[in-house]
Amino acid sequence: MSESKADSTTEPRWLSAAENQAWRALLPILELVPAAIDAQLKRDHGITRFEYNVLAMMSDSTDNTRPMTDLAVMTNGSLSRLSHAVGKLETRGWLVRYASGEDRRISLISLTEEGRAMLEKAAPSHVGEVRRLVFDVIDPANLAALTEILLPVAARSIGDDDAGAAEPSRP
Amino acid sequence: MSESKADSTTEPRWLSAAENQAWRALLPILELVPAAIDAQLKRDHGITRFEYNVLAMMSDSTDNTRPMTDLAVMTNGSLSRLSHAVGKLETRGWLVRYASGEDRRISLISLTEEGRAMLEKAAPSHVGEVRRLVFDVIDPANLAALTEILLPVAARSIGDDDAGAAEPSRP
DNA sequence: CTCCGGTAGTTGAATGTTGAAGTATTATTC
DNA sequence: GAATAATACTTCAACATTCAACTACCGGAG
Repeated sequence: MSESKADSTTEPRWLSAAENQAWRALLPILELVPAAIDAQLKRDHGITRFEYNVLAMMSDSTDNTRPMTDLAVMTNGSLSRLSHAVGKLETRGWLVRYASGEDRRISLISLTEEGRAMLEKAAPSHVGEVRRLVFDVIDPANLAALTEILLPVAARSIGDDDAGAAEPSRP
Repeated sequence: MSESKADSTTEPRWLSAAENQAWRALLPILELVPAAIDAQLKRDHGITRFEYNVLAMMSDSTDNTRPMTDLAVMTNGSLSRLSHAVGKLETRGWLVRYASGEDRRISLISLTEEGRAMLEKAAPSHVGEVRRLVFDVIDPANLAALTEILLPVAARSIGDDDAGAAEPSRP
């Protein structure tokens, strides 16, 4: 990894003043909002934000049943991370895991009644924390604009993004 | 503007439709942008995003020297997290740690030449990743609006926010 | 001066996350 | 129809983070 000077073609391209200001606002949010949500969920309900999202995504599916890979996409987590989390949630009785009959590689996850009850118990305080951290300090008139601005960023991070396809694809 | 008169009965105060849309955009960003930045820094330079920010904050100080507590505030991290991180950065030779003469409880951190070199080596690709993830997909005309909307959220998470100080403690 | 509370930071155990390697099953190619 | 590749996870070891002690030091009260 040797680099000494800016390449004429791949120069560093520092952030503009406006970008810098935006980044200085976004950086603490990226650091602290997840941390605060995690702390609240762990303190009040003994689960992580990721585990909460797993339960929430499960309860969103109509039949309460999803393959691991679907869940991984829905929760924006790696399969490994999800596998660990599901293992823990299963021992707590909130999820069950069983092999699909059609394709035995597939682990189907199902939300139990206890899991749904847990989610419904945790949801109000979680929403309260999200509201306290985020929506209490955003003027409702700005919500649509914020969403418009953030959606492409979300799409880019997720990777289902046209410009992202400009990156060399793996053969 | 913000009032939480909601009685302690089952009054969850769900998110409005507009809030829900904003949250659905923000949630993957909170999950994936830090993860992507972490992955890039670790892959290309063997450091975490937090360690990068420690080095960056150190290089911002004019005399390259800061007490732990200052650094913790600047990096939005706990003292414990910072202590572990500084320990690692010190063994790599990028920081040094020494007791203050005036108050021996205080650990003063100083950025070494190697530390500065490391930061300067890592900075371009880090900025590149930030640009790729965030600023490449934001219309520059929207940057000021985004900053305006996000600044109060950042202030609330950091806690230097008057309404945040009125938080009731739950037994 | 001595005790005592508060401050600054460190340490250690427990837990969560990651990335690589491993297992089991299915699909494809020859 | 065997060999090979690809898929869908699971597991393991290394590492990061948290929370709760714990140490060291300072400032004041008596």
